[in-house]
Amino acid sequence: MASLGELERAVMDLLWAGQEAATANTLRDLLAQSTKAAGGSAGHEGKDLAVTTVLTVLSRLERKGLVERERGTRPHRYQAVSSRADHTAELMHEVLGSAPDREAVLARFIGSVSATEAETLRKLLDHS
Amino acid sequence: MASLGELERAVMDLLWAGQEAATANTLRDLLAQSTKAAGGSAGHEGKDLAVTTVLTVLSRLERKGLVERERGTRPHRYQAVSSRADHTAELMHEVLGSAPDREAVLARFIGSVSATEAETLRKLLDHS
DNA sequence: TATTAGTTCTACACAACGTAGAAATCTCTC
DNA sequence: GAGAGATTTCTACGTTGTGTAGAACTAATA
Repeated sequence: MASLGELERAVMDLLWAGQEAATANTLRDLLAQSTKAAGGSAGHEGKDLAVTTVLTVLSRLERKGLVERERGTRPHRYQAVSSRADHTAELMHEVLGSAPDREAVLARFIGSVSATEAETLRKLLDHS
Repeated sequence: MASLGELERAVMDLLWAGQEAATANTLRDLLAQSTKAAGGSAGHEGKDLAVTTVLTVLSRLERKGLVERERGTRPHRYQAVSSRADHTAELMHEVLGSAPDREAVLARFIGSVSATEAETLRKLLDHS
């Protein structure tokens, strides 16, 4: 239940970036623009997708519980259920999972964290 | 490059559990036994797989860089490249990834950690 | 060198994902 | 209220990853 496809991720990134709920059309446009200017070969190149494609993806994301839609208004409006940070943190917990060696995993995890980030973590732990 | 299939995971679990390198036949036997006694519906039920099936899976795991094989000996012997803890920690880093909001993610992550685990983390951080 | 254990090749079914046309539905305007 | 256009749902196809294993090939041994 973890990983997303490339297009699914691109859509989620847009939903996470914008604060407002977006329509399929808006998203299609944004997808077309994204990384179109700079020739950067990053992720989903700015293809011109059909709206139905975007809608299909949105439905799948809804089924997965990542996206929520307002069915009331006519152009349905979509938004992410939780913030990217929340979602990612959840994923991390999922990966950490119910391993029989959670502590060992955490040890390795902490071990390969930058010094500044370790500092951040220390501060965060003080608050709990 | 992250998630494993059910059978792939079952094989990795066996490789991670045993300290010695194992042959495909051994693994097939272990897979047959695993969760066969208790009627537990956990993961891959103890089916009797063909050895070729196990070999295919092992090849794929090798291609993914998770498994290493000694080609010298005739029944090739397989072993995990890194420990389960290492692998899981790596996965966590992968999930955390190069998000533009690493700190926010870490904050959420820490926020939803049990008290005892938070304590563990504090200790781990002191050593770095 | 024939037999046999072990490995590689090839293949098929099934699910997830990218992609989109066709068909159904809604809304607005005349 | 009927037609036109926008929007959504249904259906579908190609690709890739995974579970599964037979067929063909290779190596070791009697």
